[in-house]
Amino acid sequence: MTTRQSQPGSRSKGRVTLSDVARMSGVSAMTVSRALNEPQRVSEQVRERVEQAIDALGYIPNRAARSLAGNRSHTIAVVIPSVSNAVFNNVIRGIYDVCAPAGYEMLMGNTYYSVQQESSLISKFLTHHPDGMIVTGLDMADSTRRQLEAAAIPLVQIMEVGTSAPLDMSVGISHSDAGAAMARYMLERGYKRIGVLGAQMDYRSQRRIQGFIDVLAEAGLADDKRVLTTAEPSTVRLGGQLLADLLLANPDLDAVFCCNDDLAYGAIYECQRRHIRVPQQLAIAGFNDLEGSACINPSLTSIQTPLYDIGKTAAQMLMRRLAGEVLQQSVVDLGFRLQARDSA
Amino acid sequence: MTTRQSQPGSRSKGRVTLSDVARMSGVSAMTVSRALNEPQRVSEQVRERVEQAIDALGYIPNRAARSLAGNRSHTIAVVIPSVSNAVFNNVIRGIYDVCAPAGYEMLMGNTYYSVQQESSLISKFLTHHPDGMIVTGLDMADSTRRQLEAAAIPLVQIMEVGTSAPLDMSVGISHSDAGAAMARYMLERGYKRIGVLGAQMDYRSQRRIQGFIDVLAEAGLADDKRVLTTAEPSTVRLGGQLLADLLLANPDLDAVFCCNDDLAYGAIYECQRRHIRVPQQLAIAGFNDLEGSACINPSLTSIQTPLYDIGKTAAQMLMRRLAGEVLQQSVVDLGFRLQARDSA
DNA sequence: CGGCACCATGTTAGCGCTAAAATACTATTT
DNA sequence: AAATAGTATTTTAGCGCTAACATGGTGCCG
Repeated sequence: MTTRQSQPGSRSKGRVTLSDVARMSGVSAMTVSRALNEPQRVSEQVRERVEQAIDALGYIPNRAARSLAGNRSHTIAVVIPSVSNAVFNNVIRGIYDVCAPAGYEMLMGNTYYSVQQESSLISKFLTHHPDGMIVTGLDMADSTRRQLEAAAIPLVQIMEVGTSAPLDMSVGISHSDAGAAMARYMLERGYKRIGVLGAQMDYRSQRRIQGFIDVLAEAGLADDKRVLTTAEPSTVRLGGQLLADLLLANPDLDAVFCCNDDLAYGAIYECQRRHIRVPQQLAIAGFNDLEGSACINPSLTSIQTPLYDIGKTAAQMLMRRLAGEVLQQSVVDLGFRLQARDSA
Repeated sequence: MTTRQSQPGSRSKGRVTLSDVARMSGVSAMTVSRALNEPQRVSEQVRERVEQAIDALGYIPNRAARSLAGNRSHTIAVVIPSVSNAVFNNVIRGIYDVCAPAGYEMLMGNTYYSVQQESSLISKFLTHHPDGMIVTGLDMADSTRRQLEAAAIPLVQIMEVGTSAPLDMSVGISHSDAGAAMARYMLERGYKRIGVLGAQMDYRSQRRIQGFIDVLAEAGLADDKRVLTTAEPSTVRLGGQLLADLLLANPDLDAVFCCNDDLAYGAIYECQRRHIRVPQQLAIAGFNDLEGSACINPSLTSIQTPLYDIGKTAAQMLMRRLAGEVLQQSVVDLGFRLQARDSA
């Protein structure tokens, strides 16, 4: 049980540095640096000797030193509500697929749907001096807004567009339009007594539901008693519970819009337990179209959002800006698709 | 559309630094540094003046400079297969809840269940010179093993224990014991023709299945034809498909063990579509006991693993080692619990 | 064959911070 | 009042790397 450490928090010594590699390969430190970062700018033979020395010494570059000297961190900070939300996995993959090949690292953090957590996370991230940043949503604390403005780095706000102007750039969809589309679909199908379930009521869920309700209101079918929301995190269990509560107050419902698919799964399970036939007795729809939504019985009608493309586009915009380009379109709406299935 | 950048990749100037704060508050840079990192070591009045100056100037510390000067990154690297796997969310929360209060940042990355990806990810992470590292699983490439040994930082290998000695420390459960426990449970319940479904066959899934099969073999009930595995990623859809394939070759099955809950969901859905009653005609069990497993119909029998505690314990061991402590117990088995429900 | 362009490489200086040593200042003791 | 111990603060020196400039060598033109 050795201590496996060489004096943390003291002046190092003993660690292999660029100069060690330089000495071993008989060139200057600067040349080794170039061999690593711009290999095309050094001769073939030097590159080989440097590579051999790196292997022989087990050299590991020090990013802190690189960032400090280069005044550039090669890092993109990504702020999302929660990695445990399957929705963001695809977004993250999209970002990753652009950032990694471009030599950028991703610094990722969760706000857990809290504005305070978002603020402190962004403050923390700014100490890394990221070269760019991707943040979920258009709403944020004023102090955070000011910090981001002061940081003066390219910023993309993702997931939604349209509610207000972004601080810098934005990519997403209109959640109120998506909610409205689902409402119109349900009206077309002839549903009259339509309920709404919401949890984890972040701004985007609120807008989905608002868009949905506005359309119902136009048709004269809105009813506050049929809307049940909670700030609790969305879970499958909660979906069942909320549906039970909603049916207690409104036994005559013929359709329910759930503001995300997890709630919808719970609602479907609850119907199964109560022997309520979906969609014949009660139609159910979700939002996000997760992987399992096509498999559940009955398969779930949902709104498919271009998650991967949101991430990819956001990262691409960042990369272009980091390359010095000036973008004419700073707001990109990628649209959505209503995926009609058996449940509604 | 301003460029929002002050010459990236050139010598900075213009950014607010410690010395700016020092000048404004009339003390030396070192005192400001202490006011930030060891506030109890500076006088009350100095601390206040420094805080005012920081606010006034909008000073943001530079972590790269801190890491370089302090020879310590205040960062823990965490290597997991996939954030999109719900299993790891709880582990991550456990790690976070220990690291954040202790002032450590988490650097998180996915291997996507590939040894090569793991190798390159760990190499990349080592350039950050993390103060400690948490890696999933006991198996890794030899080159990676050597790199980690050379890095000489505290390391915890999580999720499984028992198959081999850890490089440094480990926390987890025995997956073969858990598989065996499930097999014994099924035998007790009188099932005779038991099938096995596996996907995303990482080492831990393999061990679960091996443990399961070994017990069946002891009872003389093992049959290779009843085991169906694939390297494809686990999805709900895949669970249904695999069950369909398995039933085609073995129409007489009376129980199926799925190596994770997602597959089990898909299997249950498939049974619903085929009007196979679970568990009367076919019993189904999963592994991990995800949130939805208690809600699905019928509720899913599964193995509950102490995910949060694995993360928490791993991080605590790391913190203690970083504080210079020598741990006598470097391998911790946190055990599991068979959660019996309606599906088996 | 001198002059110029172009490339590969080297030199110098410094990024923003903190460890360690040095110094000033304040009790407390003798 | 001098010696001692302790605390608060400053000074010095670099952490490992790269931007910017300097240099030396090569080929190519008129």
